[in-house]
Order: sequence, then C-alpha cells, then structure tokens
Amino acid sequence: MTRSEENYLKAIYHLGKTDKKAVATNAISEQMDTKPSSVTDMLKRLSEKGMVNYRKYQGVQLTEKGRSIALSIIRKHRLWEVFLVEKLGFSWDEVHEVAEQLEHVHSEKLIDELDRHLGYPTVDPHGDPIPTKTGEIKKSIKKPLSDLEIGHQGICVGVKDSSPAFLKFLDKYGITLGHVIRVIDVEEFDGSFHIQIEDRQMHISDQIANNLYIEIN
Amino acid sequence: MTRSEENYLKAIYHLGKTDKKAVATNAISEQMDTKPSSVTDMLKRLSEKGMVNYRKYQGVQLTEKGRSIALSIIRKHRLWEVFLVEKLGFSWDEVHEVAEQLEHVHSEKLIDELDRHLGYPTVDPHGDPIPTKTGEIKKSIKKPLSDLEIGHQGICVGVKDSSPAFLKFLDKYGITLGHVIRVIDVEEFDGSFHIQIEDRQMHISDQIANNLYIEIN
DNA sequence: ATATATTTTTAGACAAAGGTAAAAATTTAT
DNA sequence: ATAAATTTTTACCTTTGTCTAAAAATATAT
Repeated sequence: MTRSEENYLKAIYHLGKTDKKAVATNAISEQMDTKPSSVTDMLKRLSEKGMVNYRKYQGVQLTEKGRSIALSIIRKHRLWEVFLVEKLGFSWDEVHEVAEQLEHVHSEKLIDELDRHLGYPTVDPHGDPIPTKTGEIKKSIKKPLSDLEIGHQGICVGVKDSSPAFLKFLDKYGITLGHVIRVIDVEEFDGSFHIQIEDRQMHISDQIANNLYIEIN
Repeated sequence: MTRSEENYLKAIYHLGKTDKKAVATNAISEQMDTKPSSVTDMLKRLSEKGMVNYRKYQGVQLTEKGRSIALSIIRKHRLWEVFLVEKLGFSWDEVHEVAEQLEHVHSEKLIDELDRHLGYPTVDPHGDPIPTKTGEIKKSIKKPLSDLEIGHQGICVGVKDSSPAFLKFLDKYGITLGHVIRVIDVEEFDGSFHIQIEDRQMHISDQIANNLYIEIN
C-alpha cells in the first residue's frame, strides 16, 4: 500500500460511512483536493488490487479488504492524535496535520505498543471512536448540539467548522472541549439555543449550535 | 524536501563525516542500495537546490544548508529511537527500521515536544550523539572494545556486526547494552581480551572485541 | 422526449525516482 | 605512457501520481 492509496481508501471510507451507497468520483476528488481524472486513475488501480468495487460512471464501494485497511489507517491516525494531546501537550486543533503523516508509518509493533502506552483509549481528542485492532468501530455518538432535545445534555467534543473566527468565539465565551452542555430551551422564532454550560447559562444562535459537536453517552 | 532527497543527504553526511573529502557516487549508491545512475540524477537535483557541491566525476560534499538538513533528520531519527526504547519498550536492535520512517515526519513542534517529553536526551540507544536543534553534534565517543587500552573501561553501547549469531552469543554470555566493561589484559599471541564485565570476568576473542562498541566518558 | 448541463472517463503530458545499457572520464597496472 | 579496469555519466525506459483538454455517459430541465 502506498501512502496515496491509503489516503484514497480513508477518503472513500469517510464518504461512504453514512449511507451504504457508492461514493462518487467527484466527491472523492473534492475531499482529496485532486482532479476527478486523477481519482478515476486511482480507482482503477485500487480495483485491480481488490480494494474497491468500481463500475465505470457508477462510483465505488470498499471491499472487505479495503475497509479493513481504511480502518487500520484511521486507528493509527486517532491513536497518534491521543498521543500528541496527552503526551506531547498539543491542543486538539493542532493534531490533525501531524497525525496525517504519522498514520502512514508502517509497523504493527509500533501501533500495538503505542496503544498500550496510551492505556488503550477508545476515543480520540475530538470524541471520535478508535477502531480496534481487528477493525471494529463503535458508531460515532457525536452529533451537533442543535440536534439535542430540550433537557438533554452531553460533552462538547469538537466543531464542524474550525475557522479561526469560530474558534476565537469559543475562546471568548469560555467554551472548551470537555465541557458539559445541556439544552435548556430553544427559541421558537429564531431557533436560538438557551444552554447551560458547566455552572453558567448563555444564549447561542442556531448557527453556533449547529457547529458544536456533542458526545452523548 | 522529499523523503528521497532527505535520505540522500543523510547518506552523504554519514559517508563524509570521517574525512572531509568528497563522497563518491558509487559509495552513495551502495549505501542507499540504488544504481549509480540514479545517484547521479539525484546529485544534480540536490546541486540545483544548493544542498551539495557537485562536480562531475569528482563526487559531492554537503553545503552548509545540506549539512544542516542532514543533521535535522539525524536528530529526528535518534530522538524517535529513544522514544521507541524508553517509552514503547522496543529493544535497541528493533528501532532502526521504524525510526527510518518516523524521521521523515515534518513538524517542528512535534520534534521539540518529543525532545522535552524524553527529557532532552543527548545520545540514542546505540550511544550515538543526538544533534541539537541548532545542528551542533558531539563527536561520537564510541569505539570498538578492541581499541581500549589495558585498564580502561566504558559502557557497552552497540555492535558493529548485528548478525543473529553474534547477538545470540552476547545473549548466551549475558553481555547486554549498558554494561560496564573494563579491559584487564590482552593476550600477546592471539590478541584475545581478558575483560571484567559488571561483577564477573571472562575471556573473549579479538574478533568479538572488535565487534563490540564501547562508549567512553 | 429532446436539449442542456453535469459528471466521469479517456488520451496524452509531466515530474519524481528508479532502472538498463552504452559511452565517457578517471584510475590503475604493466 | 599506453592499455586495461573501474567509475561515472548519458540517453532512454518504467511506474506512480498528478494535471489539462476533449470525449463519452449520465442526469436534469423544459
């Protein structure tokens, strides 16, 4: 497996994980920031290798083999993210780029020992589940705050849009990863949210609520 | 810098570090396990980029820029080796291959934090010095046991030939990395060594003595 | 249902990094 | 000082992974 092949498998996994339908060439090209023609080339290569089922003009789906490799890359990515945050003091929004590189280091022993070193974590710093060695993965229990019903609560684990402006907003109002957030009420006329965050209460727009990911237990 | 360019710079550094003369194309090709023609191509590329001084048929030398990059790769390689041994429980002879991959991960913050996490080590698990962030490196203080004078001692830090047969021999006689070894006497007629290792004494052939690296303080 | 728009594929090119085989330069040996 | 041997380079080919431009297939709209 080359690095590029691994990245394609990962992209196809992420694009296909919600519904079980085939993933479109253009969707992959957008996700990977390459041209559709390059994607077509790679899909043929991956198909040759038995990693995907590809039918011209119909999109692709991962085979069992492809899915298993994709999950092993995701496992590595998320374990490294935990390492960077827990051991090296990175903040949750700095880890992605570095983990993108570390995930391609090949060594079974390395990842097994890293897992042990970290105490066998089950989620990464963004609240996403870490696949097991055998490729099992818990369905993500993360959803936008805006999907919570009144009275329900969860832990703030991430953001959808991580623009500097939004991150600055969170900082300003003291909203941090790990905080417990409960929906107290939703305004009828503008869809804004009245929330309890730790020991205080505040109002946020539905746009903000839609960008905040909450983990429910 | 591509991965391949980084590997060439590292190879040229290692081949050139003893004497200050230019490094030959064939030497590089042997070290990197590629063909001389491929080396010539790469030397031209590196020369374009100002990493080496290259004169046709005369070999290459690193420029300041090239040397500095080579040292930063070596720094990363050795810090990762320390990490693998100290934190993940690898043995000193398992780390090389994995460190070869990790050394190409690009992130200044990553390596700074790793250095801190490891307590700013100065040597890797083989006793080789770790270059500083600014590219200074202590001359290696490692030499074969056979170079020690009678009465002198040092710490066993590695082997020259790491064949399984030799490693098995060391295991059998309980010679381990980190042991203090002192030369008690050298036999005139066969050059064999009488040594003190930790709390016991033993006899080893000059061939063995030549294969054991000792660090002197 | 046919025309238009969009998506996907093909064809052909390029750069990186490698390889072969032959030519050129350098070194060594007589 | 030549001849022979060795080293290095050149010229050209291969694979990976990308791109552009044009052609083909599919989807959408009137």
